[in-house]
Amino acid sequence: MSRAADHAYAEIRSLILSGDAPPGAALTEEQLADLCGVSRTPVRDALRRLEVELYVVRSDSQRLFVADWSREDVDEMFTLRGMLEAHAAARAAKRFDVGALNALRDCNGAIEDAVSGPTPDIAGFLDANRAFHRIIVDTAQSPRLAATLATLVEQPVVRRTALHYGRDQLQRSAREHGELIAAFEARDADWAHGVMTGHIRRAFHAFASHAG
Amino acid sequence: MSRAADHAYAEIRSLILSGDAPPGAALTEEQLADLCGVSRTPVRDALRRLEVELYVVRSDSQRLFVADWSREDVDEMFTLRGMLEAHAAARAAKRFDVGALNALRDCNGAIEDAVSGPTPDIAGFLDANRAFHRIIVDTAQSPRLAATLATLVEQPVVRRTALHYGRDQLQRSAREHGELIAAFEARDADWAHGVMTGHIRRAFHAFASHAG
DNA sequence: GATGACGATATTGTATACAAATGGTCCGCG
DNA sequence: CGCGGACCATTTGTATACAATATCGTCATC
Repeated sequence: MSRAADHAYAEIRSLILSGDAPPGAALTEEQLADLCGVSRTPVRDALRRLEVELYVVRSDSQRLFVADWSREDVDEMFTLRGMLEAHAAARAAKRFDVGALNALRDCNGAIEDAVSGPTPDIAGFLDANRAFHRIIVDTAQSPRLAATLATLVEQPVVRRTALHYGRDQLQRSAREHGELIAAFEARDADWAHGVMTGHIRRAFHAFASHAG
Repeated sequence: MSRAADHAYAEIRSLILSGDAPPGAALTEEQLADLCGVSRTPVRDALRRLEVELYVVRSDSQRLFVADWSREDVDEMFTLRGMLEAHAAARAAKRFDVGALNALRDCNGAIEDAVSGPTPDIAGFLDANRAFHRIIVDTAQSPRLAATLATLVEQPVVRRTALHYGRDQLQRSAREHGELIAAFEARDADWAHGVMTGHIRRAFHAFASHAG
């Protein structure tokens, strides 16, 4: 699964993320194959990956649709993500070294820069935020945990959450990141666990209050 | 993905579970296609599913091997499974109705039958045990949680764990199931959470002491 | 004798053609 | 006018052929 399948994967994924294929939209293999300029075979592979990551869902009989998240589903997602990411933070707290901590500080610097200007740079925030959380998960040194979290952190949801953030929410997020760093510096697993739990739960309520 | 792909999936899966394809063994699509009497296409689909469920792993460049679990990996697996399944038990405790509770009691009856004879019926134990845990996860009514747990509960590990159980371990397991039922009857989420956590952790140590 | 390059071989990736199954529509019947 | 069944279109499933790529063995050279 290399060139063609990867290309198809990226293409379809961005189709979904950009909203050109809205939630609930039907996806047919042939149409996507035409769009990507490859045959159905690599498209099928790409769709299977996207299905695992829950970007798309299979209907009653094998027809594919862009995933749509119910309120309950998003709730579950944040709950599970909160549990697992807090666990990751606790594990990571006992494993951080100087280099990783500096990388984390750099990330949060980038986040603060992105949210401090008069017009927040959402794309920059999202990039730096993703990098920040990734460092923590990597530092937790648990491939299984990383793989599980990857299927839980739906980027479309993260994106929609951030898009609805106001400046105060964005800055609050940056402050929580700062507190996480403090917990890591102190190598305090419980502290890191608690802060991360709150961080995710607050994000959930920010999302829920705007998505109704 | 119906007949052929499902057949290939079942065939390859049982090949792995039976041990005919031992951990680390290389799997080639063509050889499996011959074995199953289908073409490579459905075999590829089946392998992708098995890969998601971590029965097989892809090497550096796309070659497939029967999964082998390091001690750390099994440790992580049980840890995550413990967290999530305890969460599922807590959720389920607030949702159990009479019918589901009776189904659970039936399952545990079957488990007790399987372990009470002079020679324990391991296959029967495994079947009933799987059904028991499935009822709980279903009752938790969280599709996302169910999907996540499914990738975490490696049946080969559960199987190897049970195979190493002595009669006392099997009966202990049945007793813990009984206590879970009591917690569900009381609709006590915390109780269920605690019992389930202990149940999984004990299973982990039983596994580790025999495999370590 | 060790090491590196080259080529034969095995394995996966892709495209296409065809089969099966699903869904929708239209016509006939009650 | 409502309902049911059969037909047709669309979509997914499967097989096969071919292309690209990686692995491994061999041979030459240092």
